[in-house]
Amino acid sequence: MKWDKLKDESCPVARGLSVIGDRWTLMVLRDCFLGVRRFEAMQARLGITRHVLADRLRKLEADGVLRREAYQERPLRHEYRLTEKGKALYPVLVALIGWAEAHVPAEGPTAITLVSRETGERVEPVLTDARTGRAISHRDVTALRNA
Amino acid sequence: MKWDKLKDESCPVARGLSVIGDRWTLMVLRDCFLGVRRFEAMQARLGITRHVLADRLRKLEADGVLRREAYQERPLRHEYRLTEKGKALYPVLVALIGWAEAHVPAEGPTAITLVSRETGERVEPVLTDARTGRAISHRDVTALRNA
DNA sequence: CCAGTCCGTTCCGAAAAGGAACTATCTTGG
DNA sequence: CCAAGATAGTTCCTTTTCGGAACGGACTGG
Repeated sequence: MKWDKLKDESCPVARGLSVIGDRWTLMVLRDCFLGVRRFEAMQARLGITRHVLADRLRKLEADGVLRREAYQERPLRHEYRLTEKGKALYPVLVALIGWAEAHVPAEGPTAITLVSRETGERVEPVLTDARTGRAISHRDVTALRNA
Repeated sequence: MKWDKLKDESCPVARGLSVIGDRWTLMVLRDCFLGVRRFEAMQARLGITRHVLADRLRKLEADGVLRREAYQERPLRHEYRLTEKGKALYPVLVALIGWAEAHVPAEGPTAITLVSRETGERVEPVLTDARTGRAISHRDVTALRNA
């Protein structure tokens, strides 16, 4: 099976990955969440090939994760901003950060800390069940395949 | 920059993606969480090339996400199981499922529902702050770059 | 006019993915 | 004994994608 057929799968993991499962895509989105909006800036920060960056931005726009918006005319130039759909990816990124901090050690100190905008306090992300308020772990939650 | 240099970055997103940001890797892990442990089974379910599957399993084992365990001798055969580090990825997968369910519509009905093992009730995943118990969103949490 | 900025595109060699066949090691059934 | 089946890969070859660097177009400021 080819990678780009994933979007037609019924499994939500497959559908999700068809959008963000590409190499570099989540790195691009990380920069978007950090407020980077311009092509040049992303390219410089990520070290990604211009070619690939242009391709990823195009795909993310086509998928409705980013939107391209003119920030000047003459010459016409666009910047990239997260749509609501894109912003909704925040928990995925945060979960990934949480995992990496705990299980993929860095050489030096880690580069990012999550803090509350309001209080400035450090935030500790945990995935919980909205109904019971309890943490979700592999042990007490299971996935049912719908018939 | 090359993709495999990501693991040396100080950003946790980059480090995380150096492990699971590869094409197919999260699909393989999805199957692991669903209890699939054998090469043949994964290959059949995923439709992935045998070549690529072998490669991903090798890398995941090398990264300590999966562990290879003999389930019979004569002939010696192994199966793949999640390590603790691997199981810790559950929130990432769940966050992805949540996003895809909400924003990447399937054609037919969705194939997976998360339920509590205890009560059988449907689980609604939300990322919260362990300290305050409040939901984490892009709007009220921000990432600080550590100097 | 020239340098600088910004957002791409083009070109080419290298790496990775897709597809199918092949190997190896047993077990089971006839 | 032989053929067929199960399991876990490997090998070979073609197609796709990536990495690196140069090039192009549309301006601005000096």
